[in-house]
Amino acid sequence: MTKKNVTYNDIAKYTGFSKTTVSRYFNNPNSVTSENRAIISDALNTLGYRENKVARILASGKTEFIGIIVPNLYLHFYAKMLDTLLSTYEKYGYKFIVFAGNDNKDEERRYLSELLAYKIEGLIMMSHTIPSSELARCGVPVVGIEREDENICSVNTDNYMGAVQATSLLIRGGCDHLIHINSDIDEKTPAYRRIRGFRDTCVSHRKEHDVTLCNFKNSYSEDRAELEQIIDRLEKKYPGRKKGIFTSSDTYANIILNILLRRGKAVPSDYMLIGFDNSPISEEAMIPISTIGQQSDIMADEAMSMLSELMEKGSTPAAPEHRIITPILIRRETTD
Amino acid sequence: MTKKNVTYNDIAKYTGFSKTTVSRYFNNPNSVTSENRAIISDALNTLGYRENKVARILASGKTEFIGIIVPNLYLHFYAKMLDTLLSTYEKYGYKFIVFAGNDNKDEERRYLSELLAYKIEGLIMMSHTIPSSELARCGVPVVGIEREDENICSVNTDNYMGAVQATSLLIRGGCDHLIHINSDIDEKTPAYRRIRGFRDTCVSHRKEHDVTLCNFKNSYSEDRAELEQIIDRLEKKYPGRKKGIFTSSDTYANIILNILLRRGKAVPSDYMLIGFDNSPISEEAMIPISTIGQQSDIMADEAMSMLSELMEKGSTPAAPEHRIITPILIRRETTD
DNA sequence: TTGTACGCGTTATCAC
DNA sequence: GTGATAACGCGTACAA
Repeated sequence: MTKKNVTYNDIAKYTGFSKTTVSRYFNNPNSVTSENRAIISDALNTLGYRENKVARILASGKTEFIGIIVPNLYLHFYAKMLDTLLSTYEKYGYKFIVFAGNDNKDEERRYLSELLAYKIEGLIMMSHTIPSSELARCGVPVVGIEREDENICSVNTDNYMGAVQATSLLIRGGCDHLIHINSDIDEKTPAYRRIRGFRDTCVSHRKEHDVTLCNFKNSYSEDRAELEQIIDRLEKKYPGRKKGIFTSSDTYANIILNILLRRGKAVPSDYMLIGFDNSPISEEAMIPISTIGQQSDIMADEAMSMLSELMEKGSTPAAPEHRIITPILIRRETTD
Repeated sequence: MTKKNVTYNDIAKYTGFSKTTVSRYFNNPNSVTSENRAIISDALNTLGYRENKVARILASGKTEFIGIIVPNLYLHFYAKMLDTLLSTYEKYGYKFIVFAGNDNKDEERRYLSELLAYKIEGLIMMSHTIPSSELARCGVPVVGIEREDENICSVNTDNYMGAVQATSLLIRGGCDHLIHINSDIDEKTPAYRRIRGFRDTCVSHRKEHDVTLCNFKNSYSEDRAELEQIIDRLEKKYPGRKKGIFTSSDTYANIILNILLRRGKAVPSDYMLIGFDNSPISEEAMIPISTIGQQSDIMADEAMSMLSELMEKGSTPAAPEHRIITPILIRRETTD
C-alpha cells in the first residue's frame, strides 16, 4: 500500500497478454504455454507484483478466513488450543482472525459481527458468554470447543470419563474420603460432567465423598486463601482418614499441594491428589501432579475437520454433531 | 455466504434511494435526512443486510488488518503478549490475523507473504527466524517484540536493567557466589543483555560468578536432568558458600527450586533464586519465586501505538525506533 | 491457448 | 441532501 500497487493490468500491458492470461498463470497454469509462463513470471518479478487476496475474495467469494474467539490466553488450555488450531494452517490453509473476549457478552457480540463482516467461512468458539442458540443463527458454520453446545456442533473432552478415571484412581489408591473441588459452573457446560462423573463413581463404589464448589477468582492469593479454608474444614471433619482430592484444574491441585506440603502432610500417603488439564504446572510442581490430559491436538484437528466439512456442505446440519474426545489419565507422584 | 447476499443495491431498489445514499447512511449519516435514515434502517432490517468489509477494503484500500507472527503459544510470555495485543482492538479497532510459526524459517516466510497478500497494514513480529533486514523490506510497517531488531522498530524489555536488578538483589541478599543460567542465545537478541547485565553487576561488585549457557529443550525432564548436573557441579565446586542463582526464565528457576528442596537445601538461606518473566509458575511454586516482571501490557500498548503511528505516516522511518520498557522487580520468598 | 466483457460490493468523484 | 458513474483488483463465462 506504500506506493502504487502492481496489478494484473500492469503485468498484462507489460507483457502484451490480457489480464485473463495473467489470472490463469496463477489459477490454471497448465492452460498457459510454458514459454509464456516464463514471460509472465519475469514481468511479475521486474514489476514487483504482489498478489491481492482481498480482490480475489470479492471475485471468488471465498475468504479462507476462520474466526476464533477465545475467552483469554492466560489460561494454558486456551493458549495451547489456539496454538494447535493455528498450526492447522499447514493442513487446511485457512487463515485465522482471532479475538480474545474477556467474558464480556456485548464485546463478544461485536467481535462476532466484525468477523461476519469480514465474511469468515467458519467460526470456532471457545468463549462461553454467547449462547449457542444465538450462534446457530449467525449464518456461518460454528464449532464450539468445551462450551455450551446445545444448538451448535462441538468438540469436547469426555469430561465424565475423565472424572471417572480420576476418581477411580483415588479409590484404587486406597483413599477413605473423596473430595471434588470445582468452580460453581453452569450445568450446561461440558465441564459440569466432571462433577457427575465424580459423584457417580463414588456412589457406585459406596465411597464417602464431598463436592465443594468455589467461587474462584483466578488470583493465586485469593484462591489459595479459599483453598486453605477448605483444607481446614477437611482436617477437622475427617481427621486421620486418607483423603483423595480431585480438582477441576491443575492450578488448584498445585495450590493444594503447596498447602499440604507446608503443613507437613505427606503426599500421596495422607492425601492423594489429581488435577485436570495436564497443564505445565502439573508436571513442574514440587511433587509432579497426576492429572487428566485433554488431547488438545486431537481436539483441534477434529474441530477443523468438522468445520471444513460444514463449510463444504454450505448448509447447517439438522442436528448438531458433538464429537467427544477421550482424555488421558496421566499418573504422577501425587497418586502413586 | 449461505444464501444470496443482500447488498447496497438491494437496499437501494427496495427503498428507492441510490447506492450512494445507502453508503452515506453508514459512512456519513449526517448527510442523510433522519427520516430517510429511518427508512433505510428499516430496509436493512427487513432485508437482513450484513455489511461486507471485504468490498469496502477493495474500494477504500484500508483493511484494518494487522498480522501477528508468534513463535508459539505454550510459552506463557507469548500467550500473555498475544492476549494483551488482541485486547487493543477496543482501543485501535484493528483486526488481527495470527500465525504461530514454530521456529521454521520457510514456514514463517510463507505466513508473511500470506499476510501481505491480505494487505495487512502492519506487522507485529515476535518470531526470531526471519532477520530484521528482510522484514524491513516487506513493504509494511513492522514492530518487533523481544527479537533481533537491527533494521526494524521494536519494543523490548530493558533486559540489561532487569538483570542488574536481579543480580543486585542476590548480592544484597549476601550471596557469596553468583550464577546466571541462560540458554545459548544469539548476541543480537534482546535477551542476551541479561547476560551482560549480570556480568557487569558482578564485576562492579567484585563478586565471584559463573555464567552457564545450556541447550534447553523445553522439555521438563530433559531440562531438569541438565539442571541437576549444573547443581551437582556447583555443589562440588563451591561447597559451603551461599549461592545466588539468576535464571533466564521462571521455568528454570522453578526446576532448580524443586531440585534444591528435594536435596534438602534451604531456600533462601543456602541458595537464593530469581527468575525472569513473572509467569504463573513463579507465583505458584512451592516457595514463591522472585522474578523480573516484563510489563507485557505496556509493551503491547507501545507496540500498537508505534505501529499505528507508522501506519499513519505511511513511510518507514529513516532510523528504526526502539522503545525500551523497564521491567519490575518482584520480590518473593526465594530471596528474602 | 488466449482474449473480451462483465460481475463481486463497496467507496469516491463528480454533478445536480 | 441525493444520484449517476467510475474505480478497486481479480475471477469466469463465453467467444475466438
